[in-house]
Order: sequence, then structure tokens, then C-alpha cells
Amino acid sequence: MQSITIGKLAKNVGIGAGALRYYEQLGLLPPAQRTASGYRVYGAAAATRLRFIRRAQALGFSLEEVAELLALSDNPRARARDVKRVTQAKIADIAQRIDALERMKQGLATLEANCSGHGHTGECPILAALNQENS
Amino acid sequence: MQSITIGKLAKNVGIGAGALRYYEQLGLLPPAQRTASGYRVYGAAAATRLRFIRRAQALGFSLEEVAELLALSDNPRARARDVKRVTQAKIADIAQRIDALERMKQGLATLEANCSGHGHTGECPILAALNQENS
DNA sequence: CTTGACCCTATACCTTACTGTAAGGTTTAA
DNA sequence: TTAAACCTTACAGTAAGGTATAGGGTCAAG
Repeated sequence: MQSITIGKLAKNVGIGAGALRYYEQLGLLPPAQRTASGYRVYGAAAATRLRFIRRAQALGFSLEEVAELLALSDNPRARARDVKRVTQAKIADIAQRIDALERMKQGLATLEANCSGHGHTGECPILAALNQENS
Repeated sequence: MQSITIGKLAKNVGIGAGALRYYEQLGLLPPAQRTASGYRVYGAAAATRLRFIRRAQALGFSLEEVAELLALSDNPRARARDVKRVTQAKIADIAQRIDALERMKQGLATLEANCSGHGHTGECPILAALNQENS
């Protein structure tokens, strides 16, 4: 089995070596084996695990949630249902954030549509709306 | 003119007193007048300005962007066009964030749809996808 | 005249996901 | 053999928007 140092692994997966130490500290990666002089040494499994982490992050999972997914993945007695539950919760969370952003965007678009873009800010309907007492 | 202390103003607008000092430090609020003993004293304008800040925040503006809007609002020579520009930039920014979240949600929904929710995690298609080498 | 509720400043801490730095040990290429 | 290029730990710093705390002064009620 070929084993590599932290810098090479980091380069392979496109991440900083510091991030790997950080993941180990958080428990996302198991403590690496060490050489006699204390260098971390990684096998092929580490790169696979790191790519899992990066893909899950790209899907919007926080590192804490990634840790939960990894724990389920590591446990052969864990249930597919649990993974599905975490995924569904994340979908709901993302949907909520989308809704909130849509509302913001709608509110801004309404203000923007009323603004001619001419004249001084004294007649600006956007600022007028922000200054309105109702809310 | 009735003037109130920081705690009452904070309560009126539903915000912490510490946040008000923080806003003053950032320049969002002008330095408050002080009593002989050093207490901050606020008039009616402060509450108006704070509500402006809170509404703008609720629309997704960062405090830095709020500061920009307030500077435009404060300057009688500023142009409505500039306010419109800031608003349009924010709309574009929010639209981008929505798109990114939509892509995440779609990715997760696809994974979730393939998962029966039965059995052990060894057969879980969500974990399998996260472990896939392509990406 | 004392107690409690305020207020002041300055500093530290919180979250998340890292990056950067210091001070030092190791390994590799010339 | 020596210099570059690694590696180690521990700690500090980043963004953003605050909150919490320490240590002190002030104000109103009883």
C-alpha cells in the first residue's frame, strides 16, 4: 500500500494541509498513523474520505453534519433511514433559506421598480421605504 | 425634545444596548450626545435611523452596505441613481445565492429520491454517491 | 444612605471553516 | 554538508455581527 505525507494528500484532493489537521482535530479524519519522526502518513482510504467530505460540503452540509454522515457511513449497523433523515432535514433547511432570500429579493425588486434613478436622494423611494415607520 | 438613554432606545427598537454601541463604533450611528456623567442620550432621530438599519438588514444588506445606504441618505447631494445601483447589485447577489442553494437542493433531492430508507448504510445510495470517485 | 438598576470602557468570547505564523525538527537534492 | 522543502505543535487571526464579562461610576426609590 502506497502511503503519502500530508502535503501530498492535501495537494491530491485540492485542500490545504492545515485543513487536514483541522479535520483530524474535529474527528472527521481518524488520527493518522505516524512515522518514527512523527510525520503523518496516509493510505488510499484517507483520500476517499476527504473527497466524501468535500462533496458533502458542496451539497451544503456543514462540517458537523458531514461528521454525522461519516459516523453513519462508518457504522455497519446504522440505518439507511438515518441518512435519509439527515438529507431530508438538510433539504428542508436549504428550502427555508431559499424562501427567506426570495422574500428579500422580492422586497428589493419592488423598491427598485419604483425608483426612477433620477434626482437627488430626497425623492428616492427606496430610502423613503426604509425610513417608513411601519414595519 | 424627549431624550432617552441607551437601554430604553435599545428596548424600543428591539435590539441590545451593546449593538447600539457597536453601530456607533462602526459609524452607522453618529456619536451620541452625552450627559455630564457620560451617559449617551438619544433623540427621536436615533430610533428612526435604527429602524432603517434593521429594515435594510432584513432585506439582506450587510452592515457595510447599510452604511453605504445611510451615507447616501445623509448626503443631500447624492443621487437616487446610486441608491438604485446598490439595490440592483444586492438583488443580483441574492439571486446568485438563491441559484447556488437551488443547485444544492436539487442535488440532495436527487440523492434522497433514490433512497428507499430501508436496510443498512452499506446499501445507502446517498452515501454511495458521496463516495463515488467521479466529481 | 443604601440597594438595585442603570450606565461607562475595554476586553474577551461566540460561530464556522479554515489560514497564517512562530519556533523548531526532518528529509531530500545538489 | 548544507540549503531547500518538507513536517511538527501551538497559538493567533480572519469574516460578520454581535454578546458577555470585568471593574467601575451613576441615578432613583425607599
